[in-house]
Amino acid sequence: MTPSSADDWLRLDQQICFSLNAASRAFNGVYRVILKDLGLTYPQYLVMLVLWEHGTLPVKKLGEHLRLDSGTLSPLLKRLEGAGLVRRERSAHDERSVEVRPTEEGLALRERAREVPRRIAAATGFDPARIQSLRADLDRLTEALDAAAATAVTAEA
Amino acid sequence: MTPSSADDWLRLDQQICFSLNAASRAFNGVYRVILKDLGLTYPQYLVMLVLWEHGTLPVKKLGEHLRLDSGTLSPLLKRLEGAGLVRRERSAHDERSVEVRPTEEGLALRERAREVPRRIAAATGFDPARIQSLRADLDRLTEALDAAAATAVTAEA
DNA sequence: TGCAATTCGATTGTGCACAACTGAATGGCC
DNA sequence: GGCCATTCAGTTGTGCACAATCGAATTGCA
Repeated sequence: MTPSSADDWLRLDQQICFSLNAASRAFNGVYRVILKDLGLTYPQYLVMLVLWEHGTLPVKKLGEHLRLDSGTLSPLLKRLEGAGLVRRERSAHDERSVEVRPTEEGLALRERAREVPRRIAAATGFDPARIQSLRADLDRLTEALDAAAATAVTAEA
Repeated sequence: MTPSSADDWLRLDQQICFSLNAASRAFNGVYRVILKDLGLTYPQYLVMLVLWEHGTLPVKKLGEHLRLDSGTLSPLLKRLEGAGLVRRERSAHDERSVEVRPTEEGLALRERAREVPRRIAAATGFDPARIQSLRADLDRLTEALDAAAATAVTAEA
């Protein structure tokens, strides 16, 4: 392999990982603008989406839905509680677990959030089929990357 | 529009934005493992890629390549300087500007980084054509989202 | 030439991601 | 019943993203 072909690889690599990173941050920027009215950040919005769909959940389950651990969720949930959108209460059955319950105010916010998806979809300029196709590719990518990270950890010896 | 169809929209929306977010973080996790040997984080690696390709650059140009501002780059570059990989020096022509120059050690790191792209590509399990197709979609998405964010700011009055 | 607007970087503050660790609670097992 | 590994949430520490602001340097223009 010549030096120049290795350089090509470096550039190609940069493009795929960088494109994903840039798209993620661009999405974040659009959400930041749209969610400002609701007083939510993008990760907070994701938490509320899960709670709106599933109702009260322990932190653990919430983290499984969102692929986030308690180190990220604990302070985030405290901020949502401070904003009056959720309550956190120790489970009666298992004192280790904390149930996250949307308040009336949190549930009411759902009405104001209904127009968000349409505005986001409009911002992408992609038709639904294209979005679904892209989403499927991304999910396959995530699955492959997670598997690779897991095997890399075990195979690193 | 019935409540259930609005709920469907909420779920659809969650899937596309969430898939992108998850893929970005999954990529980050794989890079974290692979770059650990080099002592770099993923954003630091991106900075070094740009420096390897373009040589010495002012912070401003670096930020344009990476879509990052000085608030992110300043502390990051200080850490790279602390690691001995770059030097930061005021431009002679324009005292406002700071030139970021890779050190000998920083340039030498390129050799050890050559195998990174291959390992990343292998981790995705995607063939090059598929990666390029996905990258093109993501770039179009980023462009549309940036444009939408820009118009949203001006149209928000 | 002198002043105003702009450019550039650094800094500050908020929030998220994640690794590592702590400590309480639980449940299995002898 | 008592011990021990496991399961949880929380905390700490590091690093990144970004908005807002500052101060110094530069540029444009009257």
